[in-house]
Amino acid sequence: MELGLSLGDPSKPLEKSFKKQKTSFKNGGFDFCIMGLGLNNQEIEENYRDNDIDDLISEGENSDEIEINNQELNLLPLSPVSRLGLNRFPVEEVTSANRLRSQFHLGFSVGGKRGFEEIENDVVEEIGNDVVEVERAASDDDDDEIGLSNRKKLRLSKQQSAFLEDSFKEHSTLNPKQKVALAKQLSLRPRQVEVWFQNRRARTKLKQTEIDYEYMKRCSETLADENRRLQKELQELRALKNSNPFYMQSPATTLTMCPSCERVSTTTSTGNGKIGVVRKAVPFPVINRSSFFPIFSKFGFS
DNA sequence: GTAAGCGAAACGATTACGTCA
DNA sequence: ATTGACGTAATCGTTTCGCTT
Repeated sequence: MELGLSLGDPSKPLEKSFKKQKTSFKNGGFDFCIMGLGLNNQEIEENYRDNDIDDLISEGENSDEIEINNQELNLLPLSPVSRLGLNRFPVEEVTSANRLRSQFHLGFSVGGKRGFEEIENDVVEEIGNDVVEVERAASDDDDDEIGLSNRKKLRLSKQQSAFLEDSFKEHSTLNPKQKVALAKQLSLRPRQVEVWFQNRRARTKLKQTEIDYEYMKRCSETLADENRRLQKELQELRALKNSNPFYMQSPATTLTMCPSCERVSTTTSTGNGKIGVVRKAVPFPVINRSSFFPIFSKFGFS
C-alpha cells in the first residue's frame, strides 16, 4: 500500500490547506482525514468505490430504506456520502447519491476547498433536484478534472433574478421555509437562494454606504463653506472694532432668529426691538447620527 | 440564576468565474 | 485572440443568538 496524502491542494503548503479546511472537520470529517492518509486516490477508488457502498446499497434495495450502521460507515473513509446518514434516504435517492460520490471524492481529496457540511448540503439538495447540476458537470468536456474544487459559477437567468428581487423587496431575510419554497420555485438549491440573499444584502448595504458617503461629503463641504464665511466675518468685525474704539460701548445687542419666518430680531438692552431681514440663514444639514453611525444607536446614543 | 458549550444562521471579506468592451 | 474591468456567485472564517446542560 502506497502512502499518499490526499488532503488539500498539492500546490499549496499543507498547513494552509489544513487551516482552510479546519472548520470542515465536524461531523466525522476528521475520520476521513486520518484514513485518507493511508491510501492514495487510485487505491481508494479501487478499494472502496465499487465495493462497499454499492454492496451496501444493493443490500438495501429490497427495503424502503437502507440501513448502514456506524461500523459499516467506518469502511467508507473517503466517501462524504457515507457521513450523511445514507440510511435516511430512500433507495433511489441513495443511488443518485452514489453517482455523486466519485465527484465529491475527487473534489475533496484532490483539490478540496469545500467542507463536509457544504458537500452534505449539496448532496441532499442535488438529490432533491434530480442531480441536474451533476449531469451537466459530468458532460462538460472541457473539464480535465471534475471536482468540487473547480468552482462552477452558475449564472442566474433574468427571470430567476427578477423573482429573487421581488422576493427581496418583500423581505430581505428568509426563514428556512421561505428559502426552500423559493428554491423549489426557481429550481435552485436552497443554498444558492441563501447566498443570493446574503450577497443582495451586502450590495444593499454597500449602496447605502455610498449614498451616506456622498451625503456626508456634501454636508462637510457646506459646513466648510460656512466656516470660511464666519471666519471672514469675524475678521471684518475685529477690523471694525480696531478702527472704532467706541464699538463695544454701545448697549448689548442680542440677535435672535424667528424659526418660522427666518427673520432676525435685534434686541438692545433698552428693550427696543427691530425686526428686519438680515440674511437668510444657511440651513445646516440635518444629520441623523444613528443612520450614519450605527454605533451610536448600539450604545444607546441618539 | 448563570456560566459553558453547542449548532445554526448571518455577516464581512475575499476569491474566482463569466461577460463585455 | 487577448486583456482588463466589472458584476456577482460562491467560499471561508468569525460573530451572534438561541437553546440545552
